[in-house]
Amino acid sequence: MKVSAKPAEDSQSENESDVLIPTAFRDVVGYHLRVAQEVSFQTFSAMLEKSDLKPGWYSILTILSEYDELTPSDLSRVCGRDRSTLTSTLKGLAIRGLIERRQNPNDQRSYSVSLTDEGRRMHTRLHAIAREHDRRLDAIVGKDKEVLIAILARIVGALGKG
Amino acid sequence: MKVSAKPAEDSQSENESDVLIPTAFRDVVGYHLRVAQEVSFQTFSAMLEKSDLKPGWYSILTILSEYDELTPSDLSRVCGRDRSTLTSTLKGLAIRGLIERRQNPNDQRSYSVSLTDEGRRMHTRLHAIAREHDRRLDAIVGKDKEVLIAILARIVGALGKG
DNA sequence: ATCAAATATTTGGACGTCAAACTATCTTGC
DNA sequence: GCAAGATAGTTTGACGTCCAAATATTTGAT
Repeated sequence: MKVSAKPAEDSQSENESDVLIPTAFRDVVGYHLRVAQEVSFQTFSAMLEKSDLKPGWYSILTILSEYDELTPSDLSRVCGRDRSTLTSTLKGLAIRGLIERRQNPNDQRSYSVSLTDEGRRMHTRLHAIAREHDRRLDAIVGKDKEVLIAILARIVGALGKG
Repeated sequence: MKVSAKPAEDSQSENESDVLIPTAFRDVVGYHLRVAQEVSFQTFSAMLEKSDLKPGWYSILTILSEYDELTPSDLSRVCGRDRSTLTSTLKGLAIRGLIERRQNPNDQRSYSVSLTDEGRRMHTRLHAIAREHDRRLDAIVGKDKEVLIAILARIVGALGKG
């Protein structure tokens, strides 16, 4: 403990003393955005802890359950990640039999991925947990939800295409 | 291109066609949180691109400029990262002469880090860029800034100590 | 018909994150 | 005193992310 510049720690310093925010960050949107995102993601991860599910699978499986059949490149566009990022995740999903790769007959460079039945089951399980997490966030955010999402979308829209 | 379930792409599909959100994520706070945070961070990174500065340095240098002298463990508490995360960053900062390590005379295991003059200069440069980014975010968020920060802080508070 | 340009995917390197294992050192209890 | 447990810091391994470079394949142009 004993952070030099910090005032003497009063009783039960363990309780929430860790939430001290550097004053330079107190009014910085980017900082709060990051911290909130991290805690949200880590909470979700923790909820998946005991299962054999990985947080990174969820978005892929969900998108696949909506689109039915996508190439890795399209998948990367939809989920907003670099193509190279997906390679290892797709490999893992394929190994576990959750997705199927199918060669594109018109283009030997390309293939498409789609959920297997097992993949659909897995997605259902993940989705249940994700919804639980959503409900938790919704409860915290409360009536401000629409405002929050609108602001976040505005940030993405304004910065997104850099 | 050609995302199967997507309507035919009209002219200049590059422009912003990528902003299609999977319907399953449309009302999910965690999703928007993540996307917004990512785009914010990447914008900041891009602003640092041409300099010899790393985004990861900024928070460390800033905290150090406030606290003057901290052990790695304290630093990890203040910035909310695992201790092991800091090891390599501190090494890099030390190599570049931006921080100084000083042995704790009372405990051979421990040392403290503090900014060198060069580190202070570097922090000033980084801070200027960070403030530019902040202003950009503030402009986007507008009058909702306080609400936004309040909501984000609420999320951190509620989920944080999980 | 061939060769250059565009496209699809993978690979490799850099960074950031955590958790768990490990070393060294300090503190405590007996 | 000394062994046991706590604490400081590092290392390692798994994951996730990006970008740039390499590979394969197709398309287009001459």
